[in-house]
Amino acid sequence: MSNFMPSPTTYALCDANSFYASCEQVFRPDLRGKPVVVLSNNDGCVIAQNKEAKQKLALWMCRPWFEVEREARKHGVTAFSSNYALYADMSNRFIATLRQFSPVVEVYSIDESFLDLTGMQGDLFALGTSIKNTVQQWTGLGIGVGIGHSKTLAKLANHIAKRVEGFDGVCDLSSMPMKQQQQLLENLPVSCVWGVGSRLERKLNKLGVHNAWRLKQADPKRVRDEFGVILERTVRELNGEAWHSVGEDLPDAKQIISSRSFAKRLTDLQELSAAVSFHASNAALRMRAKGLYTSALYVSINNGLHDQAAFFHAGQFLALPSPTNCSIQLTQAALWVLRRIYRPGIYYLKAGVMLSELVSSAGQQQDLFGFSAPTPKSQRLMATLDSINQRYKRGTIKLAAEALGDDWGMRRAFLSPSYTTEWSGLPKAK
DNA sequence: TCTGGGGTCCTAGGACCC
DNA sequence: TCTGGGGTCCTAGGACCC
Repeated sequence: MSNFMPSPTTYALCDANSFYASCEQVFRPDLRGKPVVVLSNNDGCVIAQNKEAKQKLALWMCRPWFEVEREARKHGVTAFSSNYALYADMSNRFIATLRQFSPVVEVYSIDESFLDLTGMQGDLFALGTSIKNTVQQWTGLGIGVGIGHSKTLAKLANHIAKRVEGFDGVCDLSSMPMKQQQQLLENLPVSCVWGVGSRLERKLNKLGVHNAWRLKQADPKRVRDEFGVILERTVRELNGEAWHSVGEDLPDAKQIISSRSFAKRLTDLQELSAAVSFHASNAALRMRAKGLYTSALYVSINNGLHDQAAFFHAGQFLALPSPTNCSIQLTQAALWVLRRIYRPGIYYLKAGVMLSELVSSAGQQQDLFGFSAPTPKSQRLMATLDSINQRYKRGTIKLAAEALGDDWGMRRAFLSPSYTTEWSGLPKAK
């Protein structure tokens, strides 16, 4: 509890409306005003819906696509497989636009960023409106802007901006009279507050706390005793104390996971090896992008939770003798673990690799078993591999182990072209 | 018969977020 | 047939140490 910042702060939260669906629509003007959904990896579940789709299919978020597809087609819904290359690129444009408005932008997720507006003079509501309009003009994305004295309040303001009648995508709680705030917050279920999920909502309801205003009025010390320090901080943040600051230099990641379900079941060790190799390389690539090294790796394989056969899960940690960022070493280590946990006769659905105990520099010691810290030579090799894959396309160069089976890849039946990241995907002029 | 008390590390599980 | 993937933080309890 040492990081409470006593000086008055003002933060804005900007997030894109139905981000994935909007990205798809930006390049398909013919779909404007029509229902669009985006599916998870493997075309498994609905993970994004635009406004029009929400009206027709209100409760379809996270439902398996195979269950709702017929109904969706009947309503003229267009479905897309996830196209993360496109979303990442649109996200970068969005963030670049936000940087015009504040020197401090904290990227919170692919479609959400906090801006530090502390000390800015003038009408913040007007500033919020300007941010919203500029993003619309420069990227084609619709966004909501919420402003408040803490991150929790900025989040809540954002919720109001997007969902409460009378707000057109911008809400500034920092300058709103308390009377009006009370009216607004009394009409928001307590689960609208950042940090209050379904479990906490149920517990709070039992104690008579049903709306956001009531939670704001709660005694922080009692909340701490009953619920712990996290909710106590939330209550304080609702009252304008900034316990979480907005900053660019986030602490390093603590773990990196790459895992995914297969398009079809695998039983064969060789095919599983291809998948595990991919995840080891993929996780290592993302780790190098953050400038980190790992000294522990975890490999897991499992069949499905919904299977007739009993749920099978196997996973094992391997402590590495010294921190590394080398794809080759990590892939070898991952395959070594895989061979130990693999059991024949199981219809595997998913595999994953987790890198944990991340550190910011390579180890020095050489160990006895031939596993050495990265050499300058291996560092150059990794840098070359990354730059080629970045320049051309991910997966242009990969380790041989990945190529031994290619049956495990994702189903992506409704993939849009990569409009912004590949020449072949550029929209054609009419 | 008496059965301390403080500290650390690790793990599992719970809750939340996008 | 088909049910996402990737993270964080906190707490409690056990093992172990002095």
